[in-house]
Amino acid sequence: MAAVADPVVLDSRARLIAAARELLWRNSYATVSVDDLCRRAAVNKGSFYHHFPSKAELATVTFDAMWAELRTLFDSIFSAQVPPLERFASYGALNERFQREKQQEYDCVVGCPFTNLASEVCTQDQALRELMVIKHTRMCAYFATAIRDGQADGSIPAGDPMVLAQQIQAFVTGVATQARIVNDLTPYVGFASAIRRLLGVT
Amino acid sequence: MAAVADPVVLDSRARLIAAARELLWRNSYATVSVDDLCRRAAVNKGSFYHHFPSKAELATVTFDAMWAELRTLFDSIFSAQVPPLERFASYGALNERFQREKQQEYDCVVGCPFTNLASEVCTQDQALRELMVIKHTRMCAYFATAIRDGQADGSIPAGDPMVLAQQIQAFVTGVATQARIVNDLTPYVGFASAIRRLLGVT
DNA sequence: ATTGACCTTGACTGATCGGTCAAGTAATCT
DNA sequence: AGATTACTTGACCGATCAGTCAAGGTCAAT
Repeated sequence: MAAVADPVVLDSRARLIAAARELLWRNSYATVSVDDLCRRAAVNKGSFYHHFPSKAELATVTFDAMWAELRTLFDSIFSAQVPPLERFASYGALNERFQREKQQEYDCVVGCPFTNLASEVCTQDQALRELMVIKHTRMCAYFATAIRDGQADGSIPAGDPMVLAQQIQAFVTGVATQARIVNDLTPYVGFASAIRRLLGVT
Repeated sequence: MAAVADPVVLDSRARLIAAARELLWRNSYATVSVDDLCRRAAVNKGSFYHHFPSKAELATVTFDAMWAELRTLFDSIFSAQVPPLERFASYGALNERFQREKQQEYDCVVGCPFTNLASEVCTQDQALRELMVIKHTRMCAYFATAIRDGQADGSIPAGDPMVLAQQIQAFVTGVATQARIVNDLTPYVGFASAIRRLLGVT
């Protein structure tokens, strides 16, 4: 068991994950084929199925990795050290910046990859669907905590934190989806102030 | 040219459209095959391509028909006879009722079929994408008009009507998508009040 | 030097994809 | 009645799909 760094091993597996990230930004899950992924990763099909039992499993691993990266970002944005309303402000700014960066990178607005994948496969692949529900729940947890903190210090008016959190989540992903559909970032105009309004802050 | 009602013609074509509606509620565009549609409509493949030049064209016609039905509903809900805030209230109620009905009909939460299709095909099928953008724009027009009316009579505070309209659209479709993903209607809790908050109504 | 675990290769499978087509039937028009 | 148009039939096409597999290469440990 070569635990540490057989570079070849890590490489082709990692290349497949990287290919999945790239291709799943633009296209839908169904239209990205295993052959596409292999081609992009410069890996043979046999190797694909050596590393991953199925296309769905690669998607799972890829999205887990994406979430792991985002987590550290969110942990700092939603740090208890930061005033609650500021957390939402920088979260909103992060969203806008993220979409702008990806737009330059891929020449199209990508939206929220989690939401995109989830709404596509939720009726056919239960495992992938549950994975996406978990991400959704965890995102809401950041929101709900910040809302509770804001209600405690008086910066956010009363209201069920979980309900509010889900509404913000719905709005954020909704804006991302609209932006992807119209392939334009105008839905982000007034984004931060809309989040504040949803929170009941005047 | 038999303009009026050859029942057989109307039937198989109409059956295909009905089949498309049914199958596209639950599944994604890519996973519904032409064979599936033909099977469900009890029509042969040759007949399919007699009536429609492509799968995408059937989708186009189907969604046009859906929109035409919805339009009459929206025209009455957003009638200038109704106070602006009431329009949004009944629009919200319509959304909830709609999702509840479809959930019973299909044993799953279907979300917004326009948004589902749009986010799936927007990077691959330009014609379908533009069709969806048009629906999106038209929906926003209802909102913007109501907002302008509300600002005129003082029931809705100042703010760019088009921006507000797009935010409401994003929120409504976002909630629908979340509900579809978690296959549950809880995202609709507090729906109407969240819309009012987005409008800035306190 | 040999073993054995790990990884790669690329041809292969059977199913399914969107779409075509020639032939036949039914209804309409003149 | 005969011609024309509208529609249906079901076999068929090449491409592509997710996934398999036997064979061979690579490398660390022995």
